[in-house]
Amino acid sequence: MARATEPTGAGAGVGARIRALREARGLSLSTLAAEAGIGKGSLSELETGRRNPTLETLYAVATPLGVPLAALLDDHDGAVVGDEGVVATRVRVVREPDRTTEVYLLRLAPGAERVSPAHPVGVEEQLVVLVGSGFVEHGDGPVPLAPGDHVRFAADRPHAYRAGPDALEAVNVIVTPVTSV
Amino acid sequence: MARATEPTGAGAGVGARIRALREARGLSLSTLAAEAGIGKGSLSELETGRRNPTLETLYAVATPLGVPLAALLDDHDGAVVGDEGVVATRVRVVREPDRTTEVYLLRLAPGAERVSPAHPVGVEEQLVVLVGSGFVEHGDGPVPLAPGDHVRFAADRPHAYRAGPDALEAVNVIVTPVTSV
DNA sequence: CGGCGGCGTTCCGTATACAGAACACTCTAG
DNA sequence: CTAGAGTGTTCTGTATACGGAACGCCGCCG
Repeated sequence: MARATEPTGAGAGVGARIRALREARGLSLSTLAAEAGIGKGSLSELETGRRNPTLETLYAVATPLGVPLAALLDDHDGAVVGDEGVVATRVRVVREPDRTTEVYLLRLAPGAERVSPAHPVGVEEQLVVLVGSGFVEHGDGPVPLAPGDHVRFAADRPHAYRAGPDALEAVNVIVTPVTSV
Repeated sequence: MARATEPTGAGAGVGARIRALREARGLSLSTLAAEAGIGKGSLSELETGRRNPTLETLYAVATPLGVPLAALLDDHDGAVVGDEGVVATRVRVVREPDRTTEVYLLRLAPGAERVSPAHPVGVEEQLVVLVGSGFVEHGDGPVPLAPGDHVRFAADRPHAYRAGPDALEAVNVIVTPVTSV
């Protein structure tokens, strides 16, 4: 367990995010602490990453900031996937009787590749490229990707995303019929 | 502050979610605790809502479950924007020298409408519909929207999204050249 | 029947997150 | 220059989250 006096890995990121949000709103540490109903000392140490906050504390802080708690975590690991240099954050899942829709934020380091085995029949993927360049492969040879591009394809075959010389970032929407898990 | 022996409001939901995920994977409490590297007593009390877990503990549990921490949090509001029945959560912002790319998760209540004034010239929007139906208007008359649909248009004219009889949920990607804000 | 290995819960002592007080520092006013 | 009100930090005692050790309960096997 990390010592209280040195920044906790996870806590550090959260703390920085809170401080950024607070300052963006022009709030002082004392006022935010008061609005959140927590001690200002607690908030100070929380922001500087010297605390490992409680769920209750996190909610207390997120509320007056007007953001969902998830925004503070901004996970980015969520650790859904982690081949070398690949981070996929699941941003949203919608379960309906006849299908499940998932939204991922996909980030590939320069040259990194994310290979997916074939999904069940009927699964469809869409990709909107945010930053960088690369290729997507889904059977008919590699398709080049540039910022702003949109690709849609059936994912019931093996497919892969590959980043170019720059990091590639994209939104990935996956629609799975029926339902699993 | 809540007593340790009675379920915490927030903690209760998280605990239930963890238990559900664990059982869905057929894991025993002891094994999950071991994989997470936490005491099984801690996990037990966490799942039954009798603990107010620490960020570190939450991460420890989320990781072997293979879900992002945000998935444990039921949160899902975010409310960055809110005309009547409209919620837009900004999920990601990428600032580059020559453009800014923003990703929103858009949710419109049944019949609700989100009207945007014209953005600066060169701004482009894309929409991927996750759930529900509706219309997008961007000059050339209303375009119908169905789950899985993708629309791209120049946003330098006034435009609007309107939900049909069901709630409409979509990913909205906005690319703004130069840089603003 | 007793023993054994699994389960989840409750109990314990220790480490630590908490609220609040005391503190150092920077401004502005008088 | 001093007083005051603001900032964010560090300190202190108490409540509690933590890991780990009982504990009770079940199903299996000898």
